Amino acid sequence: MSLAYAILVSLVCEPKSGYDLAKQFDGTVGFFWQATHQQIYRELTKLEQQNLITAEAIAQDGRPDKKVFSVSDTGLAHLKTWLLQSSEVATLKDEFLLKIYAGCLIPEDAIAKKIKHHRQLHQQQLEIYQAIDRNFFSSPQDCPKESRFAYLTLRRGINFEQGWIGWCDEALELLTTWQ
Amino acid sequence: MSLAYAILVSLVCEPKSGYDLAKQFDGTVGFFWQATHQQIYRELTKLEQQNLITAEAIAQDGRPDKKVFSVSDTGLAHLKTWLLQSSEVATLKDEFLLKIYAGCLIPEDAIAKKIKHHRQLHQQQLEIYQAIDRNFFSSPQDCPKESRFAYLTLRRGINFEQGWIGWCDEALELLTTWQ
DNA sequence: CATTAATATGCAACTAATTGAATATGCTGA
DNA sequence: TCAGCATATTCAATTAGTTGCATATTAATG
Repeated sequence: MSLAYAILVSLVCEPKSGYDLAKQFDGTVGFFWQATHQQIYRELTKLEQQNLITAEAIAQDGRPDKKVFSVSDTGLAHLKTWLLQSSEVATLKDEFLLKIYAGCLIPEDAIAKKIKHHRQLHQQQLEIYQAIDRNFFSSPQDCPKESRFAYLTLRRGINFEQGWIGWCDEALELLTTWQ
Repeated sequence: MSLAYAILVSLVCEPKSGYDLAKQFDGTVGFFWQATHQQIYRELTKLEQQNLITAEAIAQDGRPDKKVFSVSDTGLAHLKTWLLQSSEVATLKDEFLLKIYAGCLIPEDAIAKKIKHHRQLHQQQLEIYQAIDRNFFSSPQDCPKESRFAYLTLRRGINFEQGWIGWCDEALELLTTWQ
């Protein structure tokens, strides 16, 4: 259901092709939503049938043709209605935490190694977000109106990664005190 | 795929019925994994067919009979192999953040209201976790061996909710400075 | 005594997501 | 020039997840 809205949100910011959408879902928007290109193309077909988006074939030189999709008036109204509805707290499915929970079944140093590896992954992601923060949003006060909300989600990305890093440090320390 | 492992993890801690599993996926384990009872019963049938778990019918008085499942030796070996494999960072699908990203399409006070509501939900969840923390884990040093890893995931729960609350406060402040 | 709630399990239909291809164009570097 | 990569889209098959219903037992509530 929400994939449709995620696509509408991205298209309302800027009309784009399925291919471009797939790339975006792999980058910025990918922090809070992901989809494979197959999912995206299928959903685009559905959205076009419902007249929530319109397609325009664009001939490109040097590249295959592409179909650029834009949100229709009906689509925008539909999206705004959804935006005003309240949303639940997202559930998470985290294989890593599931493995930690079952930690007693494997050697303690294997767990510590797992946590250290995880810390590294989050550290890397944090650095990516911080680089965007530095490059695009030097001072939050001067943040241009059109990117304010993207900035808020970026801040959540940074907050999220810092939270993980903090937990990893706490967990590693607890493991040594327990030894 | 991982639902099977989530079930194995819960059953290896203590054999239980599908109904009990469903309740657990709604509580403790629910922080990092959820499943409906239909999903669970279907998966249990599959796991039994693969001989990873065994069933035993238990007659109860005052209640309908139940089928208690235990992890078999094959199942345990299977689980341990999986536990030692490295896991990716979990992806998240967060409708709330998607709506924040599209914040420019709705009035600013609607956004602030949304964030305040979200803060409240995370505050409530934090209090639930903190109550468990106080009741079951008075001093982390004395944490009994068998609940150490559950404690680590609880700490992540607390860390997660505190992260959200911090972000909500930051976001609300930014919204006022931008006004 | 009837109703509601909790326990306990299951089927069927549907929707969503994943996996693995296949197809076609054109650029770039070895 | 040929391989490999980036662009751009689509099909088919399978697996996972959701929704709605159905059933049965017993405890508690009014």
